[in-house]
Formats: sequence, C-alpha cells, structure tokens
Amino acid sequence: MQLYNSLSHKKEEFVPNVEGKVNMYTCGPTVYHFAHIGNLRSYIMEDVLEKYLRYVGYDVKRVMNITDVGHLTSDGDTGDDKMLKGAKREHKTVMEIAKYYTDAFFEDCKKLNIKRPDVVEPATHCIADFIKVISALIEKGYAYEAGGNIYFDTSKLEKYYVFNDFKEEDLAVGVREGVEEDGNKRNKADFVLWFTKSKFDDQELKWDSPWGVGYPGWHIECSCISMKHLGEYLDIHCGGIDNAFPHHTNEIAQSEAYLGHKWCNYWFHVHHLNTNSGKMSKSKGEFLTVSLLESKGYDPVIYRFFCLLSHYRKSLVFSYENLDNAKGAYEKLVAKIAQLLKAEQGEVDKAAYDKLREGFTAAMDNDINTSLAITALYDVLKADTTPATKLALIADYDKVLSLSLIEKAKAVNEKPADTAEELPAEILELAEQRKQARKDKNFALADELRDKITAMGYTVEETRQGTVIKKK
RNA sequence: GGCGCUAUAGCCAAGUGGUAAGGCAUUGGUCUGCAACACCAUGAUCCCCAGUUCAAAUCUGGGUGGCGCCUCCA
Repeated sequence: MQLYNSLSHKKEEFVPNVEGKVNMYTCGPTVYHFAHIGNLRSYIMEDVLEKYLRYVGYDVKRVMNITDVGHLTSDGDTGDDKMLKGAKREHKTVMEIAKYYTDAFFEDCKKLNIKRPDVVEPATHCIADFIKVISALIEKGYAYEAGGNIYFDTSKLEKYYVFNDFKEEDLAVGVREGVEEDGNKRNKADFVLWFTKSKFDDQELKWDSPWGVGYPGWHIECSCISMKHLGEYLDIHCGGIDNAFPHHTNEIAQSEAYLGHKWCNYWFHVHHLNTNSGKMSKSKGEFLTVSLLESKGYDPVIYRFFCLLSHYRKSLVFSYENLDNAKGAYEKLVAKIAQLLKAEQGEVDKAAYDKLREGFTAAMDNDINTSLAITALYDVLKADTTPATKLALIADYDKVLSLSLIEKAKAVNEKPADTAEELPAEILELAEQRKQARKDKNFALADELRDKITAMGYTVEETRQGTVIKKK
C-alpha cells in the first residue's frame, strides 16, 4: 500500500521493519479537559489506518500515551499547570482529574467506533524511563544543564529540521503571545528534557531525579513510551499536523540521539478540522464535543462518516450545514442497506465479490483514500449482484470504516412502525385519533392533527413500514 | 518574515498528461389521500496569467486566496 510520509513529502510504498508486523505509535490526548471533535478527527483517521493495516493482514501493535503531566493553562507559557487548573475548577485532585478525562476520552472514542490502542500508557507511570533516557543523553553529550534545567542540544545533530526546511535564523521566537525566550538555551531550537526550575510555583506533580526535584519536559514522554513498548524501531508514528514541529521533530532528535540509528520510518500526519474562522481550539468559539453533537441529535457515528468523506491530509471545515449533509447521506445509506437486508438474499457471488472488493482496496491502498472508499460502498449498492453479495461486501468494508452500517440498518428494520414507547401519552392519543381519521378518509382532520403533533415538537411520517413519530 | 499544506459545481469530494467519478442539496417527473420515503431525470472546462506538449484540472514559472507551524493546542 501507498502511504504519504511527512519525512519525504511523498507517497511511498509501505514496508514495515519486520515482515507482517507493524509497530504504531500515536500521540495521545492531554487530559485536563474534554477532547473536542477536531482532536477526535485525528484519532478517527488513525483508527482507519490501523484497521486497514489489520485488514490486509498485518499484526499491528499500537501504543498511545496519556499526557497527564506538565501542560500549561494557556497556549503561552504563563499560568498554572493545566491539570492543576482543571483540578481546582472541579475540586478534585490532579490524578482524579486525569482519570476523569481519560475515561471521558475513551468513552468518546467508543461512541465513534475508535478501537482502543493495544497499550495505553500514562506519562506519570514512566518517570523512571524518562530519567534513564535523559541520563543517557547527557552522557552522550546531547544534553546539558543550564539554570537548573536539562536541555537537549540541537546543534549536536546533523539534521534537526526534518519535516520543514526551516532556517534557524528565520524562526520567530515567542510567536505566541506571552511566550518569552529562554536565556538558558544554547541554541534557539534547544528544548527542555527535565525541569527543576519551574516558572510556576504551584506545579503540583513533581518527582525526584538526579538533577533535583522536578518534572519532565514536554517531548520526552512520547519517545520513551514508544521505545518502552515498541522497541528501537518504529514503523508508523501518528499525530496531528500541528505537532510536526516542534513536538515530533524533537521526538526524532532525542530518540535518534539516544538510539544512535534511525527510529521511525513513516510519519502519518492528520490535518486539521477547521471552523469558518480557522483552527478549532478549546478556547475559541463553540466548544464542540461528542456529547454536544449528541445533544443536538447527531449520532456520533455521523461525525465519523463526515470525517471519512474527506481525506486525512486535507483540512476540513466543520459547520452544521456540512454535518447535516453527511447526516442525510448516512441515513440514506443505512436505509438502502435496510432494504437489502429485507430482500431475498440469494447466494454470495464470489466473482462479483472479488471484483467489487478491488475497488475498496484500491482506494485504501492509495494513501487511505476514505472518500473513494465510501464511493466504493455506493458502487456495491448499485452493482448488479445478489443482496447476499452486497451485504457481505458492506460488512467487510465496515471492518475498516466502522460505520455500524449493518447494525444501524437492522435497527431501522426492527423499529416498530408506530414508535410507541418513548412518546408522551398525549401524543399517542393524537396519533390514534389521526389514524382513525385517515381510516375514515377524513384527511382534513388528519392533517390538522398532524399539525398539532408537529407543533408539539414531533415529526409525523408515513413510511413504507407505517407511521413513524419522532421527537424533532 | 520564514517554512509547509491547499484551491475542482450551492456544499462534501475523486481524479497526477488524452477532452471532468461519487454523494448531499436543488429542480422536474413517477408513486402515495397530501407531505415524506423510494425510484427516474437534472448541473461545472477545474482560482488567475504565461509556458511545455499533438493533447493539461493534471507538468513548469509567476501571481492571488485559504489553512497550519515557528517552544509545545490533534
């Protein structure tokens, strides 16, 4: 399969280090607040990549960290530890907060059909590993102590800027508001491996180390957690495009300095979900979470479908109009599959199956082109073959797409014609009256009753299965 | 300021040299007590300019717009 590699800026044939096996690492969430749907876009696309690798037969091991240390309140480096602030906000201890949001994150993932990685490792469990690697970096001359902190010396590297052709002198310092230049650094791009002199007195989580009591820098956790569980050779490293520099660049710097050889072969970067006003963030505009979408009547899987409609290397604009577009398409798709389920099944036509399946694998082999993969799904529905063949293909594709297609279609078919249970008694009463009116061919009264029900916040539809009343 | 990504119909989007897939929406029609559903039909010369070529949305050069990164937001 072809995969775009940020290191080479090209699509490359994917070849793992060990035949048949894939080591995969993902930068996990920070757990001081809920994840927004922009964060989740990355995890959805990475999930599709992981599942496709398994689909074509690789034995995949995927590791994710949980960032539960060392994040700041704001985007500038001022203020309290972000975890601490979250704790204060909710009157909980830091670790309680971390657990709460970690659970919430995986709850969201579950709703979006994102598989849990094989290994999930909180940074706070790996302090000894960080210290081991930092010590080795100092020993090898890649790190130095200054002003109480340990820094990585980027000038010791032959090539530091691996993803972009930055020239050091062109980099602006302190681009973000409130960020000040750190005078301890020998080179502009040097970064902290271990802090003992925090600018923030109330940094709550601290650990003992050979350099004094402090806490790890922001990049070391990913390198160490990856190496701890996946060894010295990594096949694919995933993450959001905004982390390419400096985060991933620094990961490579410290990992390869430590290992003495190339560390990761493929870098898979997912582009951003934007709003009309630019990048989605936790501090700007509406805070879009999975729960919020649910409260507005969107099944989370619709958001997954929305993401798959686009390519992971394209920025995608979120708007309710666009989500509605996806919702309509998804519901139609499910309705068509529901019809297939009810049809005379017939036999699976192996030849047709194989031929159609090629459309799907060709799309996915081409740098995980999910948009084309969805088209392949439509091709199946339109194909001239038996329902059994079509359903088998849909179930097969959905192992990767994870859109719950068959499951939702079954639910559609099983739904009783008059959706009785959850409706209030008065609505049921009106529905009953309307049913009688229609029977009597008193359509004026029937329409009047429908208007009444509509005015109370419900929709009334005559489907081919009967009358369906739903809350708007 | 530097670096990177990107620009295809109302919207989402495929396409990487041979005369523009697919989906949603729209509009018209069939069906139905009406409406909805379903089904059929319905639209673009590809941001601009110049160049290479028998042939360019696709390659080259130059613009313009959008997004991202530059010390930690996926």
